[in-house]
Amino acid sequence: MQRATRDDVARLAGTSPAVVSYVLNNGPRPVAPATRARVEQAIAELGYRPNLVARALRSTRSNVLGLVVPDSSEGYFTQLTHAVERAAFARGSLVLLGNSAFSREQELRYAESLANMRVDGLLLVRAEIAGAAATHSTLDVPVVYLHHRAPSGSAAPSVVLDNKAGGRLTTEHLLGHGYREIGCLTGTARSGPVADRARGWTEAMRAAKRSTGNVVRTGLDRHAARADIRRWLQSPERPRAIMATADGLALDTLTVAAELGLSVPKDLAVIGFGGTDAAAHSWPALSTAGHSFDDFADAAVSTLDELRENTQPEDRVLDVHLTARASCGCE
Amino acid sequence: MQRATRDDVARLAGTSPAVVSYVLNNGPRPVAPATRARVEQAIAELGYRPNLVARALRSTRSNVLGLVVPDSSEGYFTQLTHAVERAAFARGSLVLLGNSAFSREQELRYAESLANMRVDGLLLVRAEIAGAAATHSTLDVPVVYLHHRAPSGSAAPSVVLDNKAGGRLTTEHLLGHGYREIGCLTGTARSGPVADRARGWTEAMRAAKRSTGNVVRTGLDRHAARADIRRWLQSPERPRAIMATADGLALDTLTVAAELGLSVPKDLAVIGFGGTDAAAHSWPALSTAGHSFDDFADAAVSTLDELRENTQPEDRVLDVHLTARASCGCE
DNA sequence: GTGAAAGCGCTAACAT
DNA sequence: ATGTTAGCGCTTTCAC
Repeated sequence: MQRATRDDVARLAGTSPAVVSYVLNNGPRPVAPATRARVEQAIAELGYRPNLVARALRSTRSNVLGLVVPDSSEGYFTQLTHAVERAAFARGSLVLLGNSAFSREQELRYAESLANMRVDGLLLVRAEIAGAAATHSTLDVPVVYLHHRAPSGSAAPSVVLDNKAGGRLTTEHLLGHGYREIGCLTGTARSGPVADRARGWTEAMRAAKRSTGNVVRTGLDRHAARADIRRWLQSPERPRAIMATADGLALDTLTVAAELGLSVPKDLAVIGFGGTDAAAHSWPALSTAGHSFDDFADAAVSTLDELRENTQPEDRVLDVHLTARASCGCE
Repeated sequence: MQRATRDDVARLAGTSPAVVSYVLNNGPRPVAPATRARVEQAIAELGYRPNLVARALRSTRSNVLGLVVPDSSEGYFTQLTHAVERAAFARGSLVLLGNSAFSREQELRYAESLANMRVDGLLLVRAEIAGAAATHSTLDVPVVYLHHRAPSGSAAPSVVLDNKAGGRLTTEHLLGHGYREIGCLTGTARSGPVADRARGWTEAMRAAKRSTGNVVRTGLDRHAARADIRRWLQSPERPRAIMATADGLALDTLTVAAELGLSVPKDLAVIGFGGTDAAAHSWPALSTAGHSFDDFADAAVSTLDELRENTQPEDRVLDVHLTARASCGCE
């Protein structure tokens, strides 16, 4: 049996298709109560459900948002994805998900597919990799950058954390514990959120007249990252405390420390960045700086809304809070 | 400036709109090389990109799949979601994601929205909760159940792990290490994948003439789960080894053990289930049973394809492999 | 308050 | 090999 269409409903209700629309959308024209009742009756009887594809074609709203992240299975992106999906659904939209796999090319491929799908907007979490930052200006779709600022040359708004201030915050917290040798564990990208956090560390260390020489940079491969951390922790350069620019790095540090028989925070204090759930569930529990993911996602979706309404939205910079747990020496 | 449509392309190429379609879709009619070149030239010149919404309305294929999981930020579902998205994209489809938040009602709400969006198919990971299992038969969309078998009364195919065999496998592995008192840490649901794994434990224990009395059941709240585990590990009933029916539970056990100063595997051996990445990165590394997520996702997407082609597909039961690491006493 | 009709951008059957 | 045309199911303007 075929799915009922709006015409079927109209026929059964003894009215015109237009009226069915008016009832469904509560407008733009009024409908007499009696007619409305008949239409609703017919809808129920037929189990009618509007075809959203047709609606999207006719109107110019699909109630679908596109979200592209580098890797939706990485802790931080996982939670961001989850929060965005929830925030979108709460406002009546569904989310089309894309994984760019940290590749600009793949990022663009997804952005194009999503744009062709006529999503209402694109939420883009750029990969932190080197290489030309393709602006997606030709896409003809509202774009909001998340987590990472918009590439230079793009007029698109962004919603990002106050990463540098956060980097200062976590570093100052370690300083406050009285640690003097504080190392920085960070990524290899020269710019982007992670680099900004490292910059915060540098600033805080400078302000405290401490050396800014003890930095370890590591890439995306988790296995290699652990090897780098292991080498560091076994070397004479092993710091008393580590400010990691992402929770994943901090968690790996915890694991390597356990493996080497180093006690955290007694032998080594560790603080992360991102505010992920995983930080709350490690042993010892990881102190971390971050911003509520739900808030972040709300800001993202509402910035997209503003953009659609042509009020050129401001870039949003979310302040970063510290959640102090055992790993830094608190508790 | 407005987006170019197919008619614009046709006009510029000096041909009819149909030919543009033929070029775009490589059929169903042949196009002369010269004409094709002109069309392609026009497409490039205008930066034309087909409107997939219109295409979806006209044909009856949207190239969009719906995926509903209980919580896309939980380790296992995170990886399944990631794998499904990749598998779908590899076959030219995008994925609309939904989080049912372990609620039947929400599950249904998503399934309906997705069906109204005319997705090509629905991949449903049912929540393991009590309550009437709403069949989605009225949805008029191909449905494949993942992870959890189809609810009774539904004719939809499913792709699931061989959970009971897997439960036997992990338990037998612990038995093979020589542990005699092996406890089972599992969820509260009476049926479903997790319950089946526990059943495998029971079978293996019976076969080995061991007591099947040492079982702890815990719910979805992670904090409460930890409290339950803590109580267990501090009680006289503390087993020598624990077979956990999900990696999350096993990981929590590792954390509680560390917290209590219990050494794994010396004081307590632990084995998980799910084959998640997190298991590879804990300390000690967690032994776990599972099946490749990529494989799982491929099976899911191809089962959906078969369903669309009306060849009523078989239920697929994926065999479960053991990845032995340090937590059970291997290495 | 309701109906008729145009058209969103596309596919594909039917013409030529 | 290419052009013409009828819809897919809907929203909304315009007439009544």
